[in-house]
Amino acid sequence: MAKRKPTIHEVAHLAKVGIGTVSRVLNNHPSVRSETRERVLAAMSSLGYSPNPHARRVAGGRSYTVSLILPVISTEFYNRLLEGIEQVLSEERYEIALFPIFSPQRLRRYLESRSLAYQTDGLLVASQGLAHLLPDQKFPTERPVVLVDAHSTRYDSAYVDNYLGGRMAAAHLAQFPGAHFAIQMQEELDEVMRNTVGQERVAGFRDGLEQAGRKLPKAHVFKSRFSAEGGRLALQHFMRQSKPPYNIFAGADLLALGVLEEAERQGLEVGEEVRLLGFDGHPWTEARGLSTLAQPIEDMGAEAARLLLDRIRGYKGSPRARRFEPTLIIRQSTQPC
Amino acid sequence: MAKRKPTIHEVAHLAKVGIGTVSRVLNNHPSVRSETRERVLAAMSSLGYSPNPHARRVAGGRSYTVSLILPVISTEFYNRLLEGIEQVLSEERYEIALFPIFSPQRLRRYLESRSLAYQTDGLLVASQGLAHLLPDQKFPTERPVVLVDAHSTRYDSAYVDNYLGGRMAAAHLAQFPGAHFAIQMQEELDEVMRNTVGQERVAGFRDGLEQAGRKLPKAHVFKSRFSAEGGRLALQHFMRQSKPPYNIFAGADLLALGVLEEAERQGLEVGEEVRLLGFDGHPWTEARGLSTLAQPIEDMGAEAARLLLDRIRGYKGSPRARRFEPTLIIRQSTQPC
DNA sequence: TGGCTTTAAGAAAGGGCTTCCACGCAGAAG
DNA sequence: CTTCTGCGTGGAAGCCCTTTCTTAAAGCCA
Repeated sequence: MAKRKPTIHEVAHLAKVGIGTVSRVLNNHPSVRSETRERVLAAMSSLGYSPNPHARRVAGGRSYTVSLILPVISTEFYNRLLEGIEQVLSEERYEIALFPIFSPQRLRRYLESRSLAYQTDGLLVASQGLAHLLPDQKFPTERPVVLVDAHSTRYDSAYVDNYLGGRMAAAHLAQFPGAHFAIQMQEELDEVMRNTVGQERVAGFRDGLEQAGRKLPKAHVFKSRFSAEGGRLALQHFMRQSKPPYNIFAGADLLALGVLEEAERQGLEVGEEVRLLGFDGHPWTEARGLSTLAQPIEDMGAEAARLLLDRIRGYKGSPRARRFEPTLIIRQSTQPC
Repeated sequence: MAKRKPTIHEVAHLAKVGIGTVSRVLNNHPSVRSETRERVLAAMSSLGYSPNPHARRVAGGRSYTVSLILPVISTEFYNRLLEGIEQVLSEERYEIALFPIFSPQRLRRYLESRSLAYQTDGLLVASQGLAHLLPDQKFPTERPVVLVDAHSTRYDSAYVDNYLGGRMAAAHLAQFPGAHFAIQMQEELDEVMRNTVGQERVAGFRDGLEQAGRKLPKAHVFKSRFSAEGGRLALQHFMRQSKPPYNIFAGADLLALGVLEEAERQGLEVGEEVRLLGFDGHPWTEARGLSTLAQPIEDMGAEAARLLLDRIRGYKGSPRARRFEPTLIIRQSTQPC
């Protein structure tokens, strides 16, 4: 049998205070003497007490939970994003309820009904153009909504400037001799969602190259789903078209990984015959010597969480947009030592 | 301002009954006259009432929610699994809280703490060998646990016989002339999780072929991550080794899709030069004319949900295992018309 | 028709928390 | 020394339900 969890009354009794005081400690209410607070905290930890979230929700009207709607692709990206979001929210004792988008139908169900997604205090939406699927481009809720890794004029948002990233890639790769190539990621779900991240990065890359007097012919752009194997096929494709050296902007670290694998198979020297630039700045790129455009993913997530908390606490101003810029990290894949 | 949601009192008032009766209607309690029940239901829908789940949890001690822990790979599979689970649970007015495993660290956090995952009435775990990560191979909860798409002696489980699937693949493909090949899926996370699905399917295939007097040399097995592009690389690999016809067991529909794509690129005729068998039976395989071993994914999910509900309602018997078998679906990719 | 059981439904008592009101007591002001 | 402020605190009321207790009404049998 599960031993019953201790309640606020037992804590109050042990600490020799009233339940009101225990509640005030739980909610960081200022008017508790620090001596009393200590005693209450001690009682809590000695009993192994943790408040019943359901009861808090019923009593307080707040749920201390926010919903996060996110696609299930590109998992490392979302893992890091979640990390950033969670850090801010857990400091404030908020929980996260996840709503992964497995399919457009499932998404609709999340959004149409009075589903759990709306039983929370606010909504974080990590998906480009998701609002396009909704009537009036508005989420059917009165609760605050914040977009992360996406941009909109209606809601607060935190996003990375992908076009700029593409231009930065161009500025770096334009200096090298040889032709330029790009891999553009494109998932089927992306079309439904009007996700243009891949396009934006490549567009920035193309414009940047042109400004530097270089070219990116259409045939030098390989479209691929989001997988390492896609990167391998891309390099094969490029090798059929022209000779080394290749200057490749991979559009995502995972795609770049595939290029690295295939270059090794083909006996091409990375950094010389294949110059390769990823996008994301995932931790493992360091060990692989992969140059990359690092996205401040955690920062972006944290900022989105802060924007949402603001709103939950009553902030009413007009939508705020927080733009983040990637950082170029140069390693052996574009600069052999 | 959000208009306050109607409560049980308002429903009771409108239907001219007591709140107890409204509650009984909500909980399908038998002792309500059907005439009264109708009146209450009418009042509910005219007010747009829906019960506050948090209040139900506090009052009833139950949460009417189950946690589902699942990996974030192979999304179509999990989408269908979720479909099956949800169908059973929603009939019983249970909600699902999702806990996608983005990384082993995150998983640990789910499992160690008194996280939300354990604030629910039960745990559905859709992942092979996940228990291996836990001390004593036991989930740290007193609540019931059911494994789905996995097997264990400690907990109830519902799973598909992957080895048998491999043998069925062999029985079908062994009849054709030419060499045999297999694609074995293998994700990095799988190792941590000791996920052996890919291995089991290929092992069954190998044993089945041998029984039919055919062979599957080691070199004819291509290991790939789980992506369509992996299937394309696999076919390239096989083409380097031998001439048509190829009899390929793809291990998963998504891998088979890549084989189809590459066969088309290479001008190989599917059904003649490339005979191809997938695994999963996803709906889109029909349009592609792909032969496949259909898994009863939804059924398996539904059964797992039922096992869990049983336990939640107090069933105490020893662990029950529900084994499901795949079904062979023959289409043009192995039998051109 | 009387005395019994059965059934339906209202009332009330929780469930664990937040919040508000009121009270005691300290120090400041008169 | 009294009155006033204000902080710190205890406890009651309330959040929206479920569940138990109880009573009223209806059905049954002799």
